[in-house]
Amino acid sequence: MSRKILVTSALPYANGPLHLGHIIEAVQTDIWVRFQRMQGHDCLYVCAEDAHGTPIMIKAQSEGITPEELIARVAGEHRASYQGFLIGHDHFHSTHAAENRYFTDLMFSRLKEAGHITTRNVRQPFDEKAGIFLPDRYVRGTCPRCKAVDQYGDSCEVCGAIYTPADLIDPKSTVSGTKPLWRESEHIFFLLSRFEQMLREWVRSGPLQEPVYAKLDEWFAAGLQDWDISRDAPYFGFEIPGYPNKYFYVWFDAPIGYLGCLKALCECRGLDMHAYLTPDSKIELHHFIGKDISYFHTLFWPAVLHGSSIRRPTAIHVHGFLTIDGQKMSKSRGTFIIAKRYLELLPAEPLRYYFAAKLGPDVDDIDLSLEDFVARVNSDIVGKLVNIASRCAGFVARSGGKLSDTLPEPALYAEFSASGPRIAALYEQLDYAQAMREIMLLADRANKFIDTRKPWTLAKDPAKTIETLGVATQGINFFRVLMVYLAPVLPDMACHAAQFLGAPLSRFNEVDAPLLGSPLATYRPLWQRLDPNVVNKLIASTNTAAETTTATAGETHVTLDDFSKLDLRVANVKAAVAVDGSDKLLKLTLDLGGEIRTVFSGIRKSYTPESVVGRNVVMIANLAPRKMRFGVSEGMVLCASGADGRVYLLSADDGVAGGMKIS
RNA sequence: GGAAAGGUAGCUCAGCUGGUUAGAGCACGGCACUCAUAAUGCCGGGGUCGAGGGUUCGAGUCCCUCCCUUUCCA
Repeated sequence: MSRKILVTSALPYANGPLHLGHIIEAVQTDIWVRFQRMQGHDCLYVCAEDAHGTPIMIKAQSEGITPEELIARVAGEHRASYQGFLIGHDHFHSTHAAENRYFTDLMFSRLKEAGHITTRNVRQPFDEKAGIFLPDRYVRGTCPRCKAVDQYGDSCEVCGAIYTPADLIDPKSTVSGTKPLWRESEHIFFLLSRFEQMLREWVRSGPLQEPVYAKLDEWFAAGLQDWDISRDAPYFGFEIPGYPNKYFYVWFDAPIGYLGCLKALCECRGLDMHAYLTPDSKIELHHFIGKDISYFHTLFWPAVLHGSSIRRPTAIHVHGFLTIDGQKMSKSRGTFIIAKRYLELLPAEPLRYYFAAKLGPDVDDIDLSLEDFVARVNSDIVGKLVNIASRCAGFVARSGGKLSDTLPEPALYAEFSASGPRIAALYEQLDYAQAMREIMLLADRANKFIDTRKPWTLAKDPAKTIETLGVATQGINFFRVLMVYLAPVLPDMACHAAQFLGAPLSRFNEVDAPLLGSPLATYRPLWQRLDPNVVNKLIASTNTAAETTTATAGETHVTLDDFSKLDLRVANVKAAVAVDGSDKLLKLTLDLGGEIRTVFSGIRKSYTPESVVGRNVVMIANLAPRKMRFGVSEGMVLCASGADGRVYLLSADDGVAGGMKIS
């Protein structure tokens, strides 16, 4: 039976570029949406810019532009990044839009009518120089507990203490640097505690993963507090009707942006919006979010919806954070990878596949290990999957270019197509990692089948041309089945594969019957291997890329101070040996004017051990030592790298000696 | 401070309600094959399952303590 589904992923905040953390969520959502469509369901996917709030106002100010200009520019960047990663939103809107104002006003007035709104005075830090009230994170000072300096106004990163800006010693506004004053003003509150029973009943319908549910339970136990949903002018957002100079807090109208976007989409396509929103709607509503914002989506959001007589979500799907090589994304560590930068270097689909191979139904963090990324994608997609088509296509072409009319082993084909429902179930429950594992297991079986049948031997016997074609046809059909199963993850590749096969790859049930008797297009390579040298640039280059986004103007510069952090030295290569167990590494013994260092360097493809001994090279002497499988590398030798994958050692003019400092 | 998740082969991860010699992929070693983007197939080495206690006939799997990593706290 066909389902109707509305899907969202979290709204990206419009004050900075998308990074791979945003992308993994979008990919998780997009795969699910494409999968649903391949099951024949009616599935809409909406998202929007989260455009309001103090950070946007301040950032716009610092750039000397209006908030509207800022969010328009950032929205353009976000759209481009999403498109680059093949995220197929049906509509991408903004919370700063008429449709969102409509819902925000509507829902607030309904909440108010129903008596779910109250007002109360609040004391808040106020920056007199800038003329604005300050969010907690815009006040910094010394932690009252551990005395660590320069901590945020809500918690201490050093000792973990939780407090308010009022507790800080020597507080300062990060906007003007002045000491904040304390001012009282009237705020508007949503009476969340009235919804506890409703929420308890709602979670019984199973909209949450177990750990998220447990967290919610914890919040119940602590007691639900009223939620402050207003901010004083000046504030970039929607003014609250009937409360001059009061604005809706950004977190009030942000989730409403899901509905605003739906409204815009429905108007554009002539769809019945109310069918999606009535309290008894049979249409499913699924939100995909990161675990950091589960609070807003599991407590406030269903409560606000219910209080406004709008349907509640069917499910909230929470994922963990993305780490890079086991570390959290951090600008200073160079692991903050921006979506745009990734796309400059690499195609989207390898990462989509890698994310799929690691995404499960739980809230665990997901690690992007660059080395594993290259190995996994190259061996799974090229070595196993593409190889099936690649090794069979030639036999078909040499036998007339048409598939045979029967399969030599129909029962084996039936096993492949019978895997569809199980793999579909895994997609449905968001266990993509398991789905990828099952698909690759099938790819292994397909390669084994070809190996067993040895079409290259059959092809030598003119009497067995039909048998040869049969084996190749069966191989091509295995490829087709696998490609259908992977189409939600690799839509572009599926598109090219469909051209090759001369048959669509758009529904899971297309593989119920094999493809027989039809012509194949000329085989063209469907995928390019990842080059580890390029992948490594993701990290090497992001330092500067990240800087540009924090800098106001967007120019890439480092200060002399930044540069002087590097201890660059001339080093004389005393000895070099190829590392056993690696095809890339040379183990170098370097002399820095008396000090001997061991460095593992990935230059073996371009240099033999003999050719580097005696050379003077450039090294970073204060690079953090890195433990490798073969020993500890105590620095790095600098090379230029060409597009051909070769690397070129740098050397100095005659007269230099090991240990000389380079500046 | 409170809470949650994780810590299993060199790397990335599976291991359901406790049960035979702890698995996969990649990497590594050997062999085979040559259709295929040096791809594929077969065989093999490699883990005291974070540490220490406990429950049990039996624990990676349950309980306690500790250590490490990550995250959340309106």
